[in-house]
Amino acid sequence: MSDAYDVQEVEARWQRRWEDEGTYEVNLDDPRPPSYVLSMYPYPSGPAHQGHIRNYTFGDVLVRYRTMKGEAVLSPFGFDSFGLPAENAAIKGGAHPREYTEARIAELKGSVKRLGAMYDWRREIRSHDPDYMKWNQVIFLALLEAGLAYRAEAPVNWCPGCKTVLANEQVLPDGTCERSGDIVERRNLEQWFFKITNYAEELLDSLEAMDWPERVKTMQRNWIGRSEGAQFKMQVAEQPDLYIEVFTTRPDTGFGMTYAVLAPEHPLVDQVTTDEQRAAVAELRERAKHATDIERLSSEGALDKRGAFTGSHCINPFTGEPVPLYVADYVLGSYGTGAIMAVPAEDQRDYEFATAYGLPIVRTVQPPEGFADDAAYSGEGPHINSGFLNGLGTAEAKARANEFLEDSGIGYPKINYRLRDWLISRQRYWGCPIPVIYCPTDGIVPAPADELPILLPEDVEFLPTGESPLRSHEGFLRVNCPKCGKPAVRETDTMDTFVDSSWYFLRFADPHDETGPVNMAAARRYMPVDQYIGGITHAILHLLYARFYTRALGDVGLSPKELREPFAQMFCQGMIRLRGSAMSKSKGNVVSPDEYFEKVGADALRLFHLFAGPATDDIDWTDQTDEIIEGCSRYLARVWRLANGEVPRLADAADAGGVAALRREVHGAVARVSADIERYGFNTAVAACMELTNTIYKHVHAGTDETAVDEAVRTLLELLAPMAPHLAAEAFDRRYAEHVHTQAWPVADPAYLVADEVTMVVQVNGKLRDRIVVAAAISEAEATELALASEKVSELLGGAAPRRIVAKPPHLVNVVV
RNA sequence: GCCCGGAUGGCGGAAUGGUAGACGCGGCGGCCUCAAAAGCCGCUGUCCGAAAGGGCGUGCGGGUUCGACUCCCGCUCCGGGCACCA
Repeated sequence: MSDAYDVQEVEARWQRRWEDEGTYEVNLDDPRPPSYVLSMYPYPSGPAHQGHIRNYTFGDVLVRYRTMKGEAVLSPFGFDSFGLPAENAAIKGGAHPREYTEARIAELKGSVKRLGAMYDWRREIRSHDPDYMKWNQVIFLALLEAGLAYRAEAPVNWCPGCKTVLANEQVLPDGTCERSGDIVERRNLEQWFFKITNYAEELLDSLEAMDWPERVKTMQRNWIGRSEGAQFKMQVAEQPDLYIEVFTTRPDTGFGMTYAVLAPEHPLVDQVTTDEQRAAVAELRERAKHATDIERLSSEGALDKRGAFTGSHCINPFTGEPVPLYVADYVLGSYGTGAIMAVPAEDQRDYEFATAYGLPIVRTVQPPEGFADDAAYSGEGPHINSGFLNGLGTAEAKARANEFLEDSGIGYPKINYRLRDWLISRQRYWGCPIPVIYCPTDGIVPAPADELPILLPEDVEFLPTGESPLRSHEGFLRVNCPKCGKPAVRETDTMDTFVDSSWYFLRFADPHDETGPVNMAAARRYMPVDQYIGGITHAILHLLYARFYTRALGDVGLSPKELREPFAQMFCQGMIRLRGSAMSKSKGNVVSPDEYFEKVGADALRLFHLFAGPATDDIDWTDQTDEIIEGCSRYLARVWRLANGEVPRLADAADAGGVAALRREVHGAVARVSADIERYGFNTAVAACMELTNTIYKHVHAGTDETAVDEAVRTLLELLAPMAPHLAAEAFDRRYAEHVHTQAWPVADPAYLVADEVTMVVQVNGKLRDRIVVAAAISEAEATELALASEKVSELLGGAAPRRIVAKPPHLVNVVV
C-alpha cells in the first residue's frame, strides 16, 4: 500500500508545521474573541509521565476545539522549576540544581512536543529564571509594604543532631529525623508569613457562586473552616489584674464551664502557674514541645488527655464562681485565643479530660430521653442549670449569652477561621530569595528595587548538612545596609514554591513585560483563565493560594483590582494508577509514554487517554491497557483507510438507508461530539466518532451517494481534529489540500436530525412487548391504534379492555391492564 | 466521628424518568489467503429452549410512578476529604 501511514514521519512533520506557522500563537491585537485554556504548569521531573500526558491531552483538545470555534486561545506553558528534588540531587553529588533542573525541563518539553500538544512557546515561563524571580521579589516587597507580608515566630521541625530545620516530609512517622534518627522537636523560628487570613471571609464567600467541582469547593470550605461564636475574657481569681481570653462556639453553655484550659504555648502560662505546680507544668510544656504535630493532633493513643493544673483559677462570668485553670496539650496555641472555657457536659474532649482529672461535669442542655449518661451531649435541647438561660433553646440561648457578654463589657460575638497565615520561608537554596536585609540599626530593610532580582550565588557547595548553603556563603550573606550603609546581612531563606505558582497564570498574559509583574491590559484581556486543568492534589493549597494572590496583587495595585477569581472554570482530571496504587517516580511504577510514541504514535496514546473512561475518574493501568491502546491505533488506521478511499463498495452489502440516513448520523455526531467536549465527556466524544466511522463504512459498502459520503468523511476528520490532530490534519490535507485545524468547527443542522420513520416501543404494564416502525409525525391516536393492533398486545390483553394507555408518540406506547 | 463521591456484562464503561449494556477490549464464527498476519462482516448480560419465544437482570430492602440504573426513604460495601479547630 503506497499510502501507508508513517506515524513518526507524519506526526513530526505536522508538529513542525504548527510551530513554524504559529498556528497556536496569539497576540493582543488578535481580532478573534480571546479565551484562555491552561494546564497546571508542572514541576520538571524528567520526561512526561502518563499523568502529564492525560492533563495535556485534555487541555490540547480544548485549545484546538476552541480554536476551530473561532477563538484566539491563549495556551501557554511553563515550568515550576524551583523545588527540593533538584537540591537533593545536588547534595547526592549530582549537578548544580540549575543544570539538573534545566536538563529535566528539556526532557519534559521533549515529551510535551512529541505529544503534539500546542502551546505558544514564546510565552514560556520558568520560575527559576532571573526575570521571573525579579517580579516575584517585587511582589513580595509590595506585599510587605502593604502589611500583607510580616515576620513572626513559628514552630518548625528542628533536629538537634543535624542542627537544622526539617521539612515535614523529612520527619519520620515516629517523630525522628530521617537522616540522623534524633527525636525532632518543635522550635520557634522567626519566619515570613503572608496574611491570607485577611481574605478568609472573601475566599470562603465567593466559592458559592463559582463554577468549580463541588468536591473542590467543599475541600476549600473545610480548609478555611469558619466558625461562629463568642470571644470573652475571664478574670484570674488569684491575680485580679490578669485576664484569660477564650473563644467558644457555645457561649450558651457558659454555666457549664467547670474549668478552663490554656495551650502549653500560651504566653500567660508562666504568670498563672504557682510554685507548687511549676514542675508539673514545665514537664507538660517540655513534652508538648517534643511531640510531633502528628502525636499532638492525633486522637489515637492519647488516652489520658495530657494536662496539668496551674494552681490558679479564673472566674466563670456566668456563675461568678472560680474554676480551676489547667494547661493541656489538647488546646492549640494557634487557634482562637489559645485558651478555652471547658464544658465537659457538652463537649466530648472536655468530657474525657474532666473524667481523667476528676473535674465536675454539669449539664446545661437537657439531653433527649435515653441519652447515655457517660458522654458529652453536643446537640440541641432546652437549657438547664443555666440561670437566665434556663428553658431557652440553643439559638435563643446563644443570642442571650452574647448579649450578656457584651453588656458585661467582657466579650463580643466573633467569627474564627481555621485557616492560618501562609508561612512562606523555606530554609533552602533552590528557591527564590526573600529580598530583605537585616541591619543591626535599621532592622528589616527591603532590598532596593534597582538591585532586584536578588539572585542565587552559583559558587556554592552542596553538603549533606541539611543547612542551606546560602547561610554560609559570605558573598551572599554580607551586605551593607541600604539605609545606613553599615554592615548587615541578607535573609537566607527562600520562598515556598507555592509563591511562584500563585501568579504565573497572570504573567502568561504578557510574560516579557518589563514594567511590572502583570501587564494590566493583557491581564484584562485574557484573565480570568477560562479553563484551568489539573489534578485534584492541588485542590486546596495551590488553588487557595492562587485565589489569595490574585486578590492581594489587585489590592496592592500590581494587577487589575477588579480581578478577584483567577480561574473561571476548574477541571480536575482523575489520577492514573498502576494496578491500584498511584503511579509515582519514587515508587518506581511509572509507565513511560515514550514506548507508546514509538509503537503507536501520539494520536493513539491521546485517544486512549480520552477514551479510557470519564475524565474525572481515576484510571487503572492494567494488563488490558496495552490492548485498548492497540484498539485506538486500529481505529485510527480504520479512519485513515476510509479517508484514503481504500474502503470498497461490497456487492452483497445491505442497504444502509441512503443519503438522508447518513446525513442524520453525521449531524447527530456533530451535536454529540460538540456537547461532549463542552462537558469534558471526552470518552463519549470518541465513541461518537467511532460510531460515525462505523456508519460511514456501512454506507460505503452499500454504495451510498459519493458526495454524501465525502461530506461525512470531511466532517468526521473535523470532529477528530482536536483529539487526533496529526492524523486528521494529514488525511484532510491529502483529501482537500486544506488545513483541518483552521477549519470552522462543524455545526449540527437540526433539520437533518429528524428521521421520517422511527421505531416505536410498545409496552404492556411497562414491559417491552413489541416494536413497530412508524412515521415520526404519528399522532397519539394513530400510535395507540397501532399498538393495540399488535398481535403481542392482543395476546396479552386476552380480549380484556386496557385500563389505561400512556402514549408518547412516536417513541412509546404503554398499555396498562 | 463528620462531609462528599461511587457500586451497571468476563473487563473499561454508555444511557434528558421511556428499547439497560452505546463505544471499545476480550471471546466465538464467517469471508479473504496455499497458509498466516492484517483487513472486512456477523454474534457475544444471564437462565430455560432445537427454535420461535419466554423468565431474570443496574450493590441490598422498601416507596413514588403507567413506566425507575435514573427520583425519595432506610441499609451494605468501596473510594476520597476533614478530623483534639473549642
